[in-house]
Amino acid sequence: MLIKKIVKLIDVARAARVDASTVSRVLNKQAGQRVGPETRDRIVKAASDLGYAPNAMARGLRTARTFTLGIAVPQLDNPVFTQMMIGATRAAHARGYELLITLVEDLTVGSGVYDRLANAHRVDGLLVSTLEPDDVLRKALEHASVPYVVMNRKARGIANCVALDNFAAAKQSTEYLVSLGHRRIGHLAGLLTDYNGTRRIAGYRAALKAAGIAPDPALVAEAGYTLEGGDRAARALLRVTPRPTAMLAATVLSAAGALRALHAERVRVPAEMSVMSTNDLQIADTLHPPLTTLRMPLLEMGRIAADGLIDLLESKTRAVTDLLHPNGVVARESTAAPRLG
Amino acid sequence: MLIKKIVKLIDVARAARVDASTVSRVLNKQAGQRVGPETRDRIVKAASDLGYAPNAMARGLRTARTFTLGIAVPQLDNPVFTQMMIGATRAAHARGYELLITLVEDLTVGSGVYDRLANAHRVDGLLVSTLEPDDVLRKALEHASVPYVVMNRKARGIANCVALDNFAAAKQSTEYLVSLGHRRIGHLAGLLTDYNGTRRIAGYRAALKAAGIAPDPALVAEAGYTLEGGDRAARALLRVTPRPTAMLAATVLSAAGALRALHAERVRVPAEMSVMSTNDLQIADTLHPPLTTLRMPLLEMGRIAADGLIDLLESKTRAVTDLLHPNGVVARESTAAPRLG
DNA sequence: ACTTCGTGAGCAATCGTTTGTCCATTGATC
DNA sequence: GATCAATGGACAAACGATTGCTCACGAAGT
Repeated sequence: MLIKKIVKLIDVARAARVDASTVSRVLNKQAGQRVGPETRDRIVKAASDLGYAPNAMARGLRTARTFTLGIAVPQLDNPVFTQMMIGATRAAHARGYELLITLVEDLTVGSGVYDRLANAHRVDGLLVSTLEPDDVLRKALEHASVPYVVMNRKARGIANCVALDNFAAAKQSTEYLVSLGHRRIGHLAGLLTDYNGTRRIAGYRAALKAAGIAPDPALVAEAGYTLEGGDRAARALLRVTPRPTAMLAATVLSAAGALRALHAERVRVPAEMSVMSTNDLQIADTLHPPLTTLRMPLLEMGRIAADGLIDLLESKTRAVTDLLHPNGVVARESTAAPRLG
Repeated sequence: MLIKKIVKLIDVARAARVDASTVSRVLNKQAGQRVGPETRDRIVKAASDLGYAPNAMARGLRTARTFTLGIAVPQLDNPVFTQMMIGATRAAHARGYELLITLVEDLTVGSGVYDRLANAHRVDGLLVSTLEPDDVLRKALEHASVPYVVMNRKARGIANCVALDNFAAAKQSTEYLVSLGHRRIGHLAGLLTDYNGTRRIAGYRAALKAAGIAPDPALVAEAGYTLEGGDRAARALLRVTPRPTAMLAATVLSAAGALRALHAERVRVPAEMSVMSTNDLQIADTLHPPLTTLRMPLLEMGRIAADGLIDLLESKTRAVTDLLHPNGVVARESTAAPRLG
């Protein structure tokens, strides 16, 4: 394996016959440049000829800035998180930052996970989207030595949060089902008590009320965000009488579980049961029938969180807080008008 | 946002009333320690009392080791890559390394992508799994200033590669279909010319020959690794006469595309057509019918690549090269014996 | 003609660790 | 009792870049 010789600032300085400090000033294009144009050209040329790349460690030590963001996610095999990561990665790279990834798989670890990056001066800031309850997260982050932005929820006691408007999401989804003619609409809720779950339930109820439909508590079943949870919750809803004619899932994976249960129970979709869910992920196209979804700005959330964090770091803003709106229903084949009578 | 005061080595040294160098030696548990036990205890206690964490930048500058690995992947919304990433992340964290992620989405950029991390002394090594052709990749990496390991293929001219044994994978899958009684087996190939694609085709042919079946070139259709590709290729195979009774896909996504095409063409699965694919990803359970797959050690590949790279960095080995074997067929409901007659 | 000012560029300190070298103390050896 | 070795720990020099300060020089003002 051929190892290339690393070019240092001093090498460039020698080649341009100037002091290293001058090279530094030129390459960093500082405000008060105070460097002659011909000297500048000589330096720029030397740097590019030699292929100079500044040593991030040395620079980081001196400036206490790493141009690296930490991103903590609980799962990598869940497209919801990877979409956010894609958005965050693109935004970070576009602004010259790198992304250090940390999997927070074990919630019992709690704190320490964030410190490892932050207190070691490895990252300038943290992007956090994990599964801990608000208070645990707050406690874990209160010892962080860097700014952070929490993604995918509004956490109490945490200033910088970028979340999806799941109230609007559930409301618009429910409205869509109502517009197709459905009156008994089941909800495969995520978690009954967390931020996103409660917002969704509220949105679902609001849409029902607006349509003059009395919400039936029996039609809300907790499914979590897994295939098995969706399967179980869908079976529970099938046993409710009168049986609902449509189901609204919190996420694609639980909707897939519901579809599996419906196939197993020989309930035809969409003839006998319409199914739709939040989050327009690729998997929606692979399901049978292809799943109607509400498109949510997941990439955008990652992008905004990363951009906001960088703004925070560069003192371009004091706080990052955003609630992102749904991008409309993507009608596929899993929804239809309910069968008459 | 409360910002915690950062504790430095010198703070620990003062608290323990010793020199910073002594603290450093104690905390790094060097071979020739030469530090008295009571001094050692005092230092260890002071460090933990103060919550000392070494500054990664300073350490990196001094030692020219960052304890960070770069990982380059082309997509984050493809479970094949995220599985590898999960394995790599776990292995790296277990050995005290961090992972810096880079999305290589634009292949035309070519080189420069790797240099950004390596030449800037940001990473000690690179884990690479991108979509460039071998020669482009080799060219891009030949200027890398750090060791690297290529994942998911054997690239010509690159010493350190960890790949899956796709010859064995296709062979075992085909054997499984043959064992169910199939004689006309279509292959939704990935790419006809790349490493994995050619290995698969060879394995498929080998299994057919071993079963005394003459390979029919018309039964091999290039599908790539996408939903649409699988859809198109499956439709092509349906037009072949005599029609195959089974299809073997290179990956789950193209198999999903095939299932979609088969539903659209009202071909019953598995009654009229068996479908199976390589890579046992969660999506297999969401398809209808649930997809029979061959389990491949994707996590393991990430783990082995990361562990191998770290071994390389720590001079525990001279080369990393591995070919990982399939972990058996996961029979679900998309395969069955062919219809008689 | 002499001071003053501005400009361009070099000098040197610094960021927090690590690590080679050196010094002091102690105990052991003859 | 003097020499010597071994031990424990401090000193100081790096690592490569950034940045406040100084300085030399020439032009401009009195």
